[in-house]
Amino acid sequence: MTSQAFEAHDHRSCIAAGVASAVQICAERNLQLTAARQRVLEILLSEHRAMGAYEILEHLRAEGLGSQPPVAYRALEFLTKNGFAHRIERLNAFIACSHLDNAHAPVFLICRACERVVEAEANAAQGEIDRVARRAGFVVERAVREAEGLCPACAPTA
Amino acid sequence: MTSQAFEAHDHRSCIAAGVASAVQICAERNLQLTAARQRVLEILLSEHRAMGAYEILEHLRAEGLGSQPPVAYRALEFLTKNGFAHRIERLNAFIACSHLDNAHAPVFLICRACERVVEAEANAAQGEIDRVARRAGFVVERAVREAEGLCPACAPTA
DNA sequence: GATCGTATGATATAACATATCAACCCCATC
DNA sequence: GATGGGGTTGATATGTTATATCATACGATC
Ligand SMILES: [Zn+2]
Ligand SMILES: [Zn+2]
Ligand SMILES: [Zn+2]
Ligand SMILES: [Zn+2]
Repeated sequence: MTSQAFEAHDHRSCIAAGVASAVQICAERNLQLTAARQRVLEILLSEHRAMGAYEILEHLRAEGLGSQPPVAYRALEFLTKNGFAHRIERLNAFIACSHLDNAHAPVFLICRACERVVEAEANAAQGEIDRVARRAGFVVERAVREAEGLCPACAPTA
Repeated sequence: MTSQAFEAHDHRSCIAAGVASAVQICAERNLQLTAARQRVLEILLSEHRAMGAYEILEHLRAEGLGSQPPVAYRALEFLTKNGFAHRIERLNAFIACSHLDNAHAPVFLICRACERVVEAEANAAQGEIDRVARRAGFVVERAVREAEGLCPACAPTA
C-alpha cells in the first residue's frame, strides 16, 4: 500500500493488502463493507489507473452484483466518503487509495500515455493552495491537486 | 482584471477590461475572436462563478448565436486553449481568466455556498504538485489546483 | 411485532461531451 | 477570376457521466 511511484512491484499484494486494510478499518469504525462495496474496491485495486463508474459497473454486471448506474455510484460514494478510494476530478473517474494508513492530502500524477495514476503524499500546509487560501481568508474543505503529464517510463518515448 | 479575492468591486469594468484585453491579444496573435467566441467570453465575465457549457449554450440560443452543444464547446475550446478562460475540473464548468496579463499557474478557490470562484496566482515551482512530480520523475504538462470550501463572506454564516 | 435506519432494486432522466460530415467563408495562389 | 486550403460554422446523432425518485428488503431496537 505504499507503492510510491511508477515502479514495478508485486501487484497481488496491492490488492490483498488493500482489501485487508479496508476490512479492518471498517470493523473498527462500524462501517459495512458489503459485497458490492468490497468488490468495487477490489476492482479499483486491480489496476493502478482511474476507472469510470460505468467501467466498474460492467464488472459488477458481469458478476451479477448489479446492473444499473446507482449500484456503482453508491459503492463509490461509500468508498470515497470513507477514504478507501479517491475521485480523480480531471478524469471523472476513481482510484483506490494507496495510503490508507495515514490521513493525507494526496497529489495525483496522471500519465496521459499509459494511464497510470500514482497517489503521492503531500504536505497540505506547505502547498500553494493552502497559502493562497489563507491569504484570501478562504476555508478549504477539499483540495484537488492533480497533475497530468508523462510518467518516467513514458516521458523518454514521447 | 486583478480582482484578487472575494471583495466587492466595480464589476462593469471586469467585463469591459476583460473583453478589451482579449480583443487586443487576439489582434496581436492573429486569433479570430469571432462573435460567438467573444459573446461566450462576455457571458463568462458577467459572473464570478463557473458556468456549465449548457448554461452558456442557453444564452447563445436566446441570442440566436447557435443552439447545439458543439457551438458552446467550440467557443469554450478556443477560449481555454488560448488562455482567456479556464476549465474548473471540480465543477465540469468554465470561468473567465482573471489574470490575462501574465502567464500563470492558477489556483481556484470555489465557495460551495455562494458559488463564487476566485482565480489566484500561484507559484508553480513552489507547490506541492511540482515537488512531488520532481521526486517521481514525472513531467507535468498540466496542473489542477482547486480548493472547495467557504469564502470569507460565507464562512461566518455557516 | 412495530419502528427505524441502512442498504438495494429498479426506472427514468439530467447533465456533460464528442464524432462526423456538409456547407461556407476568407484569402492566397495560380 | 478560378482553384484550393485552412479555419469556422451548421446540423445531426451519439456517447459518457451522474442523479432523482420511489419501491423493497432486512437486521437492529424498542
Ligand atoms: Zn489516498
Ligand atoms: Zn506512463
Ligand atoms: Zn487565468
Ligand atoms: Zn461564498
